[in-house]
Amino acid sequence: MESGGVYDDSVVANVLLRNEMIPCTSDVLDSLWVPNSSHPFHGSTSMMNFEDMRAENIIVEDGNQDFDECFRHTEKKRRLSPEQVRLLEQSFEVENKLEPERKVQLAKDLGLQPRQVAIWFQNRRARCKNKHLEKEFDVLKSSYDRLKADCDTLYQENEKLRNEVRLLSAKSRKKPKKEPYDPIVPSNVEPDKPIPTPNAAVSSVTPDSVAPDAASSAKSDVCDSDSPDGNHSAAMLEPADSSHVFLETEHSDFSQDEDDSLGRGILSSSCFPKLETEWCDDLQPNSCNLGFPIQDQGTWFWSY
DNA sequence: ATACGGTTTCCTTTTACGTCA
DNA sequence: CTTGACGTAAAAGGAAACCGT
Repeated sequence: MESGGVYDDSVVANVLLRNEMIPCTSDVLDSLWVPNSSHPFHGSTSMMNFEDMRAENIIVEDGNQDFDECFRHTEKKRRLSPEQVRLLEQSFEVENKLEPERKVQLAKDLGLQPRQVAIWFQNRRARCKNKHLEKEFDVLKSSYDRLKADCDTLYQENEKLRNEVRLLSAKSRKKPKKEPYDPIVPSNVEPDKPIPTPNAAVSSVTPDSVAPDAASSAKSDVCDSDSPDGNHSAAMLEPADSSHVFLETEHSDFSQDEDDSLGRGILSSSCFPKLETEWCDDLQPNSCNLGFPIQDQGTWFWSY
């Protein structure tokens, strides 16, 4: 510490702290901070430095005055100088939290009060958080848009398949003649065994109720859908591709609830990985969970 | 061990100032 | 010159953590 300053901080602090009327809290110490006259940031843009106060005859000699009150009543908000901001930014890059020693050191280096440094860090953290939230929002929105497009595609595929099944059902009712087994069954499937499928409803369907080419085309259509992520699409469609279609012969129509539950299942199970909670971490490109239930997200309104 | 008060730090929201178009 | 929008420093108020008693 240099001792050449007119208002050497240690001297002032010693003088004032000896007065028992002033509690020795960090706020008080903050308010007692006197920038060393030798530091490089005594420009007119620095806020509330003691030179200003001296010029306005604010400093009192008896130490009974509450300096904080003085500041509050006389302060003029001034912008920090670019150099001060630059150094604060540098320090913030290193560590966005401020330990007391660092705060005092920074304040001394910048010719500010420690309280100003603390406030600057608080505001800087808030700005950083806002920026991060904006970024997160953009990622979530693009993810939502992508998912919505996928979902729309799926619904269209679904509708198409339902129409196909309707047509084939009508055809099969016209021609009730049974065939021994379907010659178009895949070669790796033994003819006398049902087609392996995770869904029991599918295996229970008789070959004559649904034309196999319809089923295979359905599968291939779905897999060929123009989703940006092929695996993602296949995984999403696995529960939907066959059972709903084949059950169509028994259930005359899909209800909107079924579609909704399908959509929710798809969305919740495979499309909403847990979001990173550390807001200063880099965003994951596919992070898209705000911690809200998926059904609530479906009602969100994107205002632009 | 624990309840309590004081202090400090942080966060969020609000206020007020400075700048610029 | 005035005005409104915007960025930002600072204040206010509350919550949480820590410490000494």
